Amino acid sequence: MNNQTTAITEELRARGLRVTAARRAVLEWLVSHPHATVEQVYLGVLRQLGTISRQAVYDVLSACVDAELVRQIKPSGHPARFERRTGDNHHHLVCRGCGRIADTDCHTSHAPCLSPSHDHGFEIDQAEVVFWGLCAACQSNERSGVDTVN
Amino acid sequence: MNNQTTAITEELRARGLRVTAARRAVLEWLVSHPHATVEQVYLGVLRQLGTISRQAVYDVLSACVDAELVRQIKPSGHPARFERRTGDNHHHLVCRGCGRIADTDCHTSHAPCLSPSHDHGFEIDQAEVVFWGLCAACQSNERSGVDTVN
DNA sequence: CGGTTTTCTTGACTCATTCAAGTTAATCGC
DNA sequence: GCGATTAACTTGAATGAGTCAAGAAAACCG
Repeated sequence: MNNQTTAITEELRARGLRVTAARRAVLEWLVSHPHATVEQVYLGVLRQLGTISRQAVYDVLSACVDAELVRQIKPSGHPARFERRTGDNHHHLVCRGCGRIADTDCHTSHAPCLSPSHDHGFEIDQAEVVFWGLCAACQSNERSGVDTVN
Repeated sequence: MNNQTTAITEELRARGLRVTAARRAVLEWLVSHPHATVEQVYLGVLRQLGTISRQAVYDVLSACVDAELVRQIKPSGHPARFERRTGDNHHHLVCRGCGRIADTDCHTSHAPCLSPSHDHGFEIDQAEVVFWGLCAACQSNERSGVDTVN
């Protein structure tokens, strides 16, 4: 068991989650593949472990999101994407064409816009900033009329 | 034809869209029902017109979104919602429980956070801010263990 | 090691949304 | 106003991400 695997094991234990092969593989895989979809995680872990069900990936990711080990991003009209939670408060660029996601740092450390004046009785737990646009690949494909699959 | 209906007719013409009963009814209905789902629009317009298909509502809304007469909001895990485009740059509070949406104004007129430093080759056209939380109704229902349908 | 509880597997199901083919109705030129 | 053209609408089937449910497997605790 290498260092990273040990660290992941500890993280799981610290949140009271059982340590399973599926969980270790999913978390380890996410480190090298940020913003992955369920399908991508499934295929990646399948190749590594040899066997896992799609449902298990859903379960693992859902448990890890609840335990705040993983952050879930759900861009409109595209399947959800997942990334290891790093604690830094970065935002996301989402491509309207292929759903690809890129990280972007906040210009200002403290974002004044992120505390709404009127909360309408809402109990707010998260502010989310998403920048929409077209990634480089989709820009050129749009010109040539080709569709992109990410 | 009242003033509002006339205004809607002009707006449609101005964007090169044909003026149909369905489009007028959908747009008119949205004025009094912001953040409506497709289903809600469908039922509302059905009651008013007597006949319309769900698909027509999808088509009308999609055409109006393209023509920038309507703004579409797609909260994760909830059906899309629609509102007349007013030009003001307000943001949305979304309830995790029932998907209900409330408007909130930006604290600052100019949002420094909304121009990402590094664009990774993306051509950015929109910045979106969403506040996630629980609305008043879902807060009390969560305490009493009841589910809410909005 | 055995019991308990969580997690994983399999497969069916949901539901918003999209697709496709054919019909209807706005708009344009006459 | 009236037919031709083209955009919209109707109907019904299909898609696909995600969820649910029941039973099997495997972590963890003592």
